[in-house]
Amino acid sequence: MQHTTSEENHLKAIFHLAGINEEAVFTNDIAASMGTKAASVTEMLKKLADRKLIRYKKYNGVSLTETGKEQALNIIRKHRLWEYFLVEKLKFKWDEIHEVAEQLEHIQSASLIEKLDSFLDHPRFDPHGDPIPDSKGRIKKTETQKLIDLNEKKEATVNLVSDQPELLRYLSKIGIALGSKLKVLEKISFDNSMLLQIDGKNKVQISADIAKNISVQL
Amino acid sequence: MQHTTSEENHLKAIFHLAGINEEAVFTNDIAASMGTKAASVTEMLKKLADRKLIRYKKYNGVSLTETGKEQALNIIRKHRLWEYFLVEKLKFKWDEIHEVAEQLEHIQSASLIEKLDSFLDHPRFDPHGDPIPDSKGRIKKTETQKLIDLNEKKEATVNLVSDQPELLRYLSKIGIALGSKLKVLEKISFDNSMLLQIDGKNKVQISADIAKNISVQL
DNA sequence: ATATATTTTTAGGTTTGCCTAAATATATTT
DNA sequence: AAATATATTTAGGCAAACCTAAAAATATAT
Repeated sequence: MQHTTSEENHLKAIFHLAGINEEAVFTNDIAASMGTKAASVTEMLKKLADRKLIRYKKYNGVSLTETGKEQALNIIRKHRLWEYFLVEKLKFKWDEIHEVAEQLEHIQSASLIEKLDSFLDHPRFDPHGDPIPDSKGRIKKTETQKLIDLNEKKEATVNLVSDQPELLRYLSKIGIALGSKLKVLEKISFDNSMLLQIDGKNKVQISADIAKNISVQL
Repeated sequence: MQHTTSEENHLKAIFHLAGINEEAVFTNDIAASMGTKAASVTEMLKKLADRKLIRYKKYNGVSLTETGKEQALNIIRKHRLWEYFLVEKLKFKWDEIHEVAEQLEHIQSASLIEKLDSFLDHPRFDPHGDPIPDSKGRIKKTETQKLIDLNEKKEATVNLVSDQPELLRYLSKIGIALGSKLKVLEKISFDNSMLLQIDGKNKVQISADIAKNISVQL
């Protein structure tokens, strides 16, 4: 009933790569996202399939079973609750928490996480705006749109940012945070970069790569 | 510069077994305290000696070097800070925290532990009364006496209890906690058991084994 | 449709941390 | 001081989780 850290990390990677449409996930992509090699992933896939946590047919990609998805969501719940704790209680910056949360998410104790949840007053979103699954793995869905898809002249509020330290540091530097109001002044079709105005004040130019990693609410 | 969980656990075990007089520690005792076999310990001792964390001469017992002691104290600091957090913030009972703290103590992040320490307002003692080393590994010493050595008619206050879940559960059951005032009504020389009065109220009989694991302040 | 390229799997190897059993060193008893 | 008992180390194995290199399957391009 207990899983190793490596098993948990593989489940989490598969969950994230599958996306909301729960598409099949491929060996190489898992390896790339975990910084390991395909051969190591194949080995783990066999193990996870034996435990009925994924559906796996050789050369055919994998998908999570119901049980596997539950477990993945539980790990994500732990990760996001710890991130919330680190920022709200310990006063970490939002770009400093990822590594530590990656360790904390593997602590094994059901009562710990429920007590932490109570202590934090059942937060619904982590510091990057990602929803925190409840103890049954249910996630609140919000209608959200990628910044990259926002048209010129439109305004919207940042509600979600990919949890990548480098990105987060960059956004902090240019003044974009959760809750910032962004107005699209210009979209450059040549490279899909965007000229934005932040909270009616500063203007910044951001690349398409950045804009793809920011979600907004109208 | 980073150590594995197993290395850290061995350092901690050696530190605890050495006691305040820092006596030499033996392979079998380490194995017993960790629930492993002597052969595994020998292997680890070689590794720790290579890294200059212990002094090791075959068949001769081991002792921590200055560096080794620092590392051990750092792990103990983390363990005790987390225990304090679990009890004071998350409202765990004092007998429920040991296992979880054993996991949390291995989280690697210097800033995490300093921020946790600030958040908790720099506690000096953990929930069992054990002193929490400061960030330089310094420990406050208190004049303390073992309950077993207390004479008849004497009264004293519990200030330290060994961190063993079974013991803690038992003490909770009979009504002994940190801060309880104990009066020695009778010492039975036959088996060294003691008849105590707790906070001027209930009377209980405790065995020598229990009394050895409780410290008191006059 | 065949050739080429890419992806995935298999085969075999490494390290860490554990094990058992046998060998060796030390301690205790007679 | 031998003999016996106890403690420790050595030798050889195992499982987990990684690796590289080669083989096999699938996808893409000519």
